[in-house]
Amino acid sequence: MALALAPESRSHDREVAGGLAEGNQSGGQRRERMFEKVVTPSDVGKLNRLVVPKHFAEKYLPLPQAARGGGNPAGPVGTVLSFHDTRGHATWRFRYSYWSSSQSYVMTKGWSRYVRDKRLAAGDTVSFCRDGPRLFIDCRRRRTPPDVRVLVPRQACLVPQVQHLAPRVGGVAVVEEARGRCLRLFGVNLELRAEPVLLDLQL
Amino acid sequence: MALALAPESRSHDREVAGGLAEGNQSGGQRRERMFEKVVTPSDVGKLNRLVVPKHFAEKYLPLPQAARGGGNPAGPVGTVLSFHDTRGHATWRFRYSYWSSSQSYVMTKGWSRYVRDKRLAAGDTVSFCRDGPRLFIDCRRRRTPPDVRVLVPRQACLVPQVQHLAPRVGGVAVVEEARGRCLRLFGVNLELRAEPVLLDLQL
DNA sequence: ACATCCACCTGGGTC
DNA sequence: CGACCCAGGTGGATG
Repeated sequence: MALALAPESRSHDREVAGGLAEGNQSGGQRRERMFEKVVTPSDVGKLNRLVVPKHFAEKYLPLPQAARGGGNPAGPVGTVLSFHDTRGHATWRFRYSYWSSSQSYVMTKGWSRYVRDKRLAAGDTVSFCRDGPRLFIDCRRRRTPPDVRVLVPRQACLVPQVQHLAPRVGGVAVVEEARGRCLRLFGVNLELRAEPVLLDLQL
Repeated sequence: MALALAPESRSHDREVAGGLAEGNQSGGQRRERMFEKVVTPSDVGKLNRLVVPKHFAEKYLPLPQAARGGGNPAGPVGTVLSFHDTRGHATWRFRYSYWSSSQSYVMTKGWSRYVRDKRLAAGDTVSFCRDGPRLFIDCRRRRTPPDVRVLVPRQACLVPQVQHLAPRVGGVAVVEEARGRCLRLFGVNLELRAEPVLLDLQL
């Protein structure tokens, strides 16, 4: 059963020359591509946020509201952005904020729902387009399996003491989290190369 | 090395029939028990707050001030409650608030000091009483070690494949979190029965 | 620098 | 299965 370590390399985002999309849209306007990002394990994991590369954020997205003082004592900071789904009719609303602690632009509230509904996994690509004032979002699956490959330590999965740590643990206690094609095992994020792996793991 | 499974069952809080405490107090009035809670790891951890089960909060505690408008534009919401220490002469003041986002009642400011001073650990019980208008707080250690006992699967800790899944894994990767008497191992929350266990685990 | 506090957020479990 | 709790989180403000 082959797994692969989640790659952590950079350059997962790229800008697309501002040309036309494949066809004109119902609005009759030209849909301009803005940017894409190959999502990281964190982007699709428990952090429930998408980090927008700073240069894209500052080039294409409105400056998120940050001021809390004055007339905005309550209420979360940030801006809500609405994106049309390129392939459907849904509208995705994400809170868009600047996190000064990490100096980064992030989509927060609403993002995890998109990840779940689209079954986004690390390595997939999310792309953002614009058609005049309208914003669009789309995503696609990764093309190739990850580079690094390891074997799941089968013994570890089967250590009998682990199995009766708790009844609900059973044979899957070591699998702490499984979402999409990602799997957390012994504190290490893994990506599945193929679906049948799930069966091997007795999930 | 004996560990014990952290119980995951509900009913960690319980109401005590509104009878007398063991003896009359200095005030001469009858001390009425209100409710107890077996504190969770979060209640004694870094979140610095105690979640008060909603049904108890609404039955026994005053409605925390939530209105922010008017003369209180920016300050924190909530009410300060003062509790007499059943065993001592101290008075514990906690900010008591309602968090609308999570629909929950919480003790915040001041709570972490109580946890530290009393050395509260997950599984201990904190109890709240009332004597007329006076509020009292007390706590006690968990009585028994948890029912289920297991040996830490030593093999599992040493499975060599696990060790070089990632360099930072080493011998302790399987211990994902350790705080106080709580430990997370293989996705299972464990509570330590004794301190020396930490050494055995090579933490 | 650091711990604490504050309001907001979400997933899992339960009813 | 929808609604609701609540345990476990977050970034940011504060002192």
